[in-house]
Amino acid sequence: MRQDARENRERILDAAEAVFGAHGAVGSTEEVAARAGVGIATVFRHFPTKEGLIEAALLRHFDHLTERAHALAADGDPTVTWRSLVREMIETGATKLTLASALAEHGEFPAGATAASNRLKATVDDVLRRAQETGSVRPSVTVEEVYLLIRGLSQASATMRADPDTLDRAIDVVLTGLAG
Amino acid sequence: MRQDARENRERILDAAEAVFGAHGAVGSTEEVAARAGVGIATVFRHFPTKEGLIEAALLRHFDHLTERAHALAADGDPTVTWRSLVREMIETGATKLTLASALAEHGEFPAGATAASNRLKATVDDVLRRAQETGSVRPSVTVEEVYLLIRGLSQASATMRADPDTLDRAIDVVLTGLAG
Amino acid sequence: MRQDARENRERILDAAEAVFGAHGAVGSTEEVAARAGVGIATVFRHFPTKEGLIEAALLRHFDHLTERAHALAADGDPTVTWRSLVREMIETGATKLTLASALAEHGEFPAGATAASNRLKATVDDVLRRAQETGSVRPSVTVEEVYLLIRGLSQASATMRADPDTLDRAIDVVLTGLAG
Amino acid sequence: MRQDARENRERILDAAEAVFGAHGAVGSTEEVAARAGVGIATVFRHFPTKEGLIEAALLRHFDHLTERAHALAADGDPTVTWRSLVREMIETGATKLTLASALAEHGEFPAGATAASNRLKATVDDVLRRAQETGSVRPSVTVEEVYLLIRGLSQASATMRADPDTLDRAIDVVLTGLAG
DNA sequence: TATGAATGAGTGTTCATTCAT
DNA sequence: GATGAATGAACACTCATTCAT
Repeated sequence: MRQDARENRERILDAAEAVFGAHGAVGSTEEVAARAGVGIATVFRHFPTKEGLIEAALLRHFDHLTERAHALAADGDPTVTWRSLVREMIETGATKLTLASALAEHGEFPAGATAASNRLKATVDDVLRRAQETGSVRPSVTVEEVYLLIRGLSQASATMRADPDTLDRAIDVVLTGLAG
Repeated sequence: MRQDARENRERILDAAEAVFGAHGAVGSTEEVAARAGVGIATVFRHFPTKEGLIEAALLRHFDHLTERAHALAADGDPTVTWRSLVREMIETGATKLTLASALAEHGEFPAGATAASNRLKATVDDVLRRAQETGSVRPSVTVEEVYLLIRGLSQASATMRADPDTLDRAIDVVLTGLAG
Repeated sequence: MRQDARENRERILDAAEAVFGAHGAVGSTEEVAARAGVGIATVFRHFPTKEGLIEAALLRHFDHLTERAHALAADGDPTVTWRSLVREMIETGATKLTLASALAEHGEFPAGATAASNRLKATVDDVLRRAQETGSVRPSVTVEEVYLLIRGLSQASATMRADPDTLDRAIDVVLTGLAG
Repeated sequence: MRQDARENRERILDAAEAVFGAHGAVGSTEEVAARAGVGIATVFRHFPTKEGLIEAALLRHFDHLTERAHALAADGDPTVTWRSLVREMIETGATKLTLASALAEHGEFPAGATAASNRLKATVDDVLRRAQETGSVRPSVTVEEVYLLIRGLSQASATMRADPDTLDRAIDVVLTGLAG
């Protein structure tokens, strides 16, 4: 039954990402349970707290992004890597970044998620530096404003349900602005 | 008594902007009532629904912004006007844009707010066009991505509590990107 | 509507005394609401916490007992007063003393109830002393063991559903033992 | 394997006595399982119901007391036996009597425990009678009020955390009162 | 007309009990 | 035979909304 439990855990995390990503922390744990196809008590056995559940979903998402960043970085041309990473963070991060703010509001940011978040930021910083060395990003740019821009577009495109073309054009504006 | 009622209405809207702007739709109607210094039933007499209350606050905010845009436009140099308007929308819109997403989640965007939003968008479009005529903004840019960028930075800077310097640099990136 | 609220408050306290007195702290707040004939939210408007509700019920009960003790004391013969008070505390305190232990388990005893409890103990001490001066109670007796005995009989007669005769005989044993 | 099962059974009963004796019926079955060092399903295999578990623990406790009473009775002087038995029942029964009330609340007292309880009561009655024949207890006293007094002091001293001196004085009051 | 009180539906969380390994 | 996982019913508590004054 270890196997089943693990599968359930993943299904619950998937559901949590969907539910909380869409409605923010307002989403109900029962909806998560329903979407995962398990009873509500099962959710609480795996994650004794709603906050813990959100945190776990976040952490997993950050780790996925970090892996993805490494994979992209191994790929060659720093400029291409940079553009792909920014694009990908904006596109896939859309719903999930809501989670981070949901947690942040709830007091202090929990340790586990903070660590994962830092790992991600370090990786992004790395890719950014290499792009700066190639000259495809202005030297004065720091990760901080990149994060602000990424997060902003990510969240805004989610809540405004921007059509893909508009989002593409906005991303281009950002990349152009960063370049020069 | 009309006078009193009107004053109450304004006080309630102020309170709603503060409460919902800060905590999103999670803020409670009773907190609004308390902050406005009226009983809760008074709030519901003026705005029979929480959603209606948020909508009204939003609408008023959009109208304020529209007025402000006109004032700026009357001011002379289109480039300066443009930069001022973008900056101002990002800075003052921060907290209040939460309201819009609060509404958006609740189903369709209500008619009243949509109208006010469109009036604002038309004005922004106007200022944008004049900036494009002066050459300080790329001709291919449309209001849509400008909106996405404004809203994104606005919301992100609020939820990430970005320090002013970072926000400034991010705004510069956007303006540079829009310029070409 | 002040009037109605006050009536509800009393009805809720009556219900709480009955419910928690019978089942201990395990009794549910919803049962209290049902027995009081109000919605559950009304109970929580009056007493924002289950613990607060229990505390309030206790406090009221202690105050009633204190008043009653004063009334008895005003009545003349110290021996009669003493016997009546002990009997009455055992008989009426039966269910409610469960409340005190319910609260005590839940951490620290809340201030309000403690104060009321002390007022009561002081009054009992007073009546006891006068009985000792008349010689109807051994001089070496202190309030402490009297309390232990009262509480014990009170609680035991409730949980064992002792028949009145048995309780009477037990009370007589205690009074005889105290006398000498 | 019978041997293992029996050992488990005893360990579970020990745990149940500790858990329910301390916190009343509020103690959770999982806590019992944890303290016994077995899985929760094992507890339910042995005792299909929480009520059944409490009952079994109670029954074993009563049987222990009965044995003890017989041992004391064999000891000689009826007066000494009497005082020792009362004292012992009050002192050791303290926490475990909570179990009885836990059961009593749940409806009717179950047959098994009732039988064991009656066996005990018969033994106590026996010791009492011999003490009455020696004249150290008033003839009019019955087991019923003795039980009420024992149980009362037992429970009260547990919940009030009476210090030993106070309890001793209270026991003396009872014994004096019984003597007449 | 403005108010505070009342309400019921919903939320997070726990626990006795059952199922699959 | 023993285990850990799953479950649903229950509970304390909140909040948008309605009612009586």
